[in-house]
Amino acid sequence: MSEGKQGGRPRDEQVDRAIARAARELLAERGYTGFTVDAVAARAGVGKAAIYRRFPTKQELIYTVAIHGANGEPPADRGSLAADLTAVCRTLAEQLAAAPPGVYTGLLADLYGSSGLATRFSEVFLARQRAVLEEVLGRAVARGELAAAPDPLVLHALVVGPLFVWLFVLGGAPEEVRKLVDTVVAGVLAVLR
Amino acid sequence: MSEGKQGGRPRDEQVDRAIARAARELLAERGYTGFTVDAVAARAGVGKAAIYRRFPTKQELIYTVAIHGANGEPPADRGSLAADLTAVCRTLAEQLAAAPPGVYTGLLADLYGSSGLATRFSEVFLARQRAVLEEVLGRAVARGELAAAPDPLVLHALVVGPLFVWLFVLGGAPEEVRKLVDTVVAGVLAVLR
Amino acid sequence: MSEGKQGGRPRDEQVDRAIARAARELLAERGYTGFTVDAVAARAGVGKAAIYRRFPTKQELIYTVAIHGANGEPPADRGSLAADLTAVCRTLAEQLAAAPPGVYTGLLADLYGSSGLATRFSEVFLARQRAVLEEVLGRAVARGELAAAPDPLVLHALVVGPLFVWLFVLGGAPEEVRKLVDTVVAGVLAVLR
Amino acid sequence: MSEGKQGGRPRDEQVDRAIARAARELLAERGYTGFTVDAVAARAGVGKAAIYRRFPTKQELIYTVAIHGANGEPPADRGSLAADLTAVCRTLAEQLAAAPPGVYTGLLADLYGSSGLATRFSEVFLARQRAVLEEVLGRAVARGELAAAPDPLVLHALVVGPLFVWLFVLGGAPEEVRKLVDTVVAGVLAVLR
DNA sequence: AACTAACCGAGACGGTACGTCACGTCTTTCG
DNA sequence: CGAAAGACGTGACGTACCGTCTCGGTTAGTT
Repeated sequence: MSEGKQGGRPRDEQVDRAIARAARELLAERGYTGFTVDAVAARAGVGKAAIYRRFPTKQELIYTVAIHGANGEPPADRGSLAADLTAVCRTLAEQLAAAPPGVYTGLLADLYGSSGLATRFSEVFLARQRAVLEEVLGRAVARGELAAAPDPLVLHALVVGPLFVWLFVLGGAPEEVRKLVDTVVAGVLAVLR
Repeated sequence: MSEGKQGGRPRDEQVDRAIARAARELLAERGYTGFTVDAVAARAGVGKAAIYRRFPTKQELIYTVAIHGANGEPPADRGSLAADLTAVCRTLAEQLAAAPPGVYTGLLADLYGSSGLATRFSEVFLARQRAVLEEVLGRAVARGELAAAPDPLVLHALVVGPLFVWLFVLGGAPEEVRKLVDTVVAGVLAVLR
Repeated sequence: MSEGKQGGRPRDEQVDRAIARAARELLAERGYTGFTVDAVAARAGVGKAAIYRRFPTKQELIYTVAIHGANGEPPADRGSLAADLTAVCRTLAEQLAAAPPGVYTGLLADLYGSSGLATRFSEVFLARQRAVLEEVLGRAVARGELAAAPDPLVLHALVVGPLFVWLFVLGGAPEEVRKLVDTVVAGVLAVLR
Repeated sequence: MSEGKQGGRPRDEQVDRAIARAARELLAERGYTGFTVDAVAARAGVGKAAIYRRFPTKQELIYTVAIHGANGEPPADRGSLAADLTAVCRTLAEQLAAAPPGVYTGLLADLYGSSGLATRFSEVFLARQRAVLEEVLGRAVARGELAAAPDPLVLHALVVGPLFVWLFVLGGAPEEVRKLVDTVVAGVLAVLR
């Protein structure tokens, strides 16, 4: 519909892939701080312009390649709110832990002031997480486990907050995240009652 | 003792204040990302060397002027774990909300790789928070409210995580933090039982 | 003959004209330095490829559209060397002054290293000027005004040099070129004697 | 007088020299077109900022280091206008020929549009040449060789024009510039009479 | 009263990344 | 095959900020 005329040479998907691949590698090797657009261009065998044609900013590039999945598929119904919530939390924790070090914190820091990426982050990444939580909550209401679904924003904070700070602020061991997840779920369930 | 010979002109405390003041203003005006040492020097009417004589890096400067208090005094005993915990959480939330926007997230991002500030942050700022938590937990054990104090790291994550993401990630309204605090405390108490 | 198979769609002459027109306009508006091929394509409503199909480089395009005439027709015999030389010089001066500002100097600068255009410039543009000079010199010899024709290269320098620097280096007023021409001719005649 | 406060670390003259030296070398090695500020910085062992602190633009740098002398000292009085003029022309020709290839033409091309450098070029480089010519003319008037000094701008064009185009446009042999100088001087003298 | 050491504002230093721009080529779709 | 559109690799541009260093000059405490 409102796509406008097409025309012109289409973007080369091989270039897309080369950029994404190089960016991911460099993010893993050098971390958020040491990440350079020039280095991405060099490793991808690509001009810088090809990168900036796709991503208005270095941060958008990182966001796109590193927070790739943000899958948002709600988990299969496991029959109880406790089980569903545990599954969601584990997926979330894995997603957070999967990114190269410093990516989430770096991105979060660069979000202030760059309204463009900030809204995309909120409206895509976070909104999708919240949607999953609402789905799980809806199932519980349908089952009769809950009288009414609570404020999803509060629930969101209760769920991702501990995971986030455990991994990125407090330096908690990634192996023990599962234990933390159990505790988080227990607390949340108690509050929802 | 191991102060070395003194000699020479002492530091001008007016310079200390001018730097702190200028830094705080600029942090508030431009946020963490737009904050530059040159701008601080210019606004404070001070040479850059005077700043770097006091702070080894830009991050240390920001940490010092913006996370000032980090006081760490445990609250007065309010007679119950619930009341103590609520008081601690409220103080914590106020402290987080008091800093100019982007300071905590920016600092957190710059912590990766700069071992110096990272350890100071962990060993002073976070350790102090944890000590406060352990104190109120100890009181609860003494009172007989709890059989044994739980893992303080987990508790720390459960308490500070939701507040952090509410304020800095999810964009929750600062006015509603008190409501969130109540929920957090309720959840934590349920888990500790 | 050596044209090769023709075949296929013939070049659209309307495109030729659109390119030439856009190029001339942009040269006049932005000068040699600010002149870009993309801008020509955009203004002409033409693809860049259509331009590069016609001109191997930006310089060739400029050369072709801006130094168009370079006609090289020797002037009608005016009966004396002085009159012939004056006519030649005036034509030359008009030609130099006709190009948008910066074209001659810009082209001259880009000639270093680009052997292709450099030889074409020498062998077409300059050689043609020199041929005209040799023609009027030949007439003078035939008339008995001169014993022998002098070195044409030296004469070329004596004639075109002052005009060039007057217009493009010294910033002399274009209206006063005629006065300069008279002086140049007088000097040249004196030397040839 | 109106020098303003000094303050601050003074420019390091060694850096001045390193930049000038590197720039001259690179100009000689790669010519005007291949000349890069980054390369100058790299070879001089200097940051780019140090260069841009001294020269607002690449062209100013080239102008300063390559048209260095522009000495402007009028030659010793040789007793006659012919001898003085010959000396001036030879000096001029040597100066033009001394610069690395493409410098004069490149600079000339870049002068259009950059009013800053353009006026400096006119008011320093060209004005100085013209002053020398006026000095020589003044001597001739004082000697009684000339009734009145002619328009210096015209004389300037007559003198420098042929040399310029001989060297940079027509591709005349530099060895034969002396012969050209003699012819130029003869023509000019004839005109001045 | 002189000396000395550390301070002060100012600002230059080497380094490094940024995002933009133009070149001339290549690759689409359409006529 | 020509044409419009526009992406491609290359490579320079000039700007910004970092943390350090160097000026000339000031301000204590120590001789």
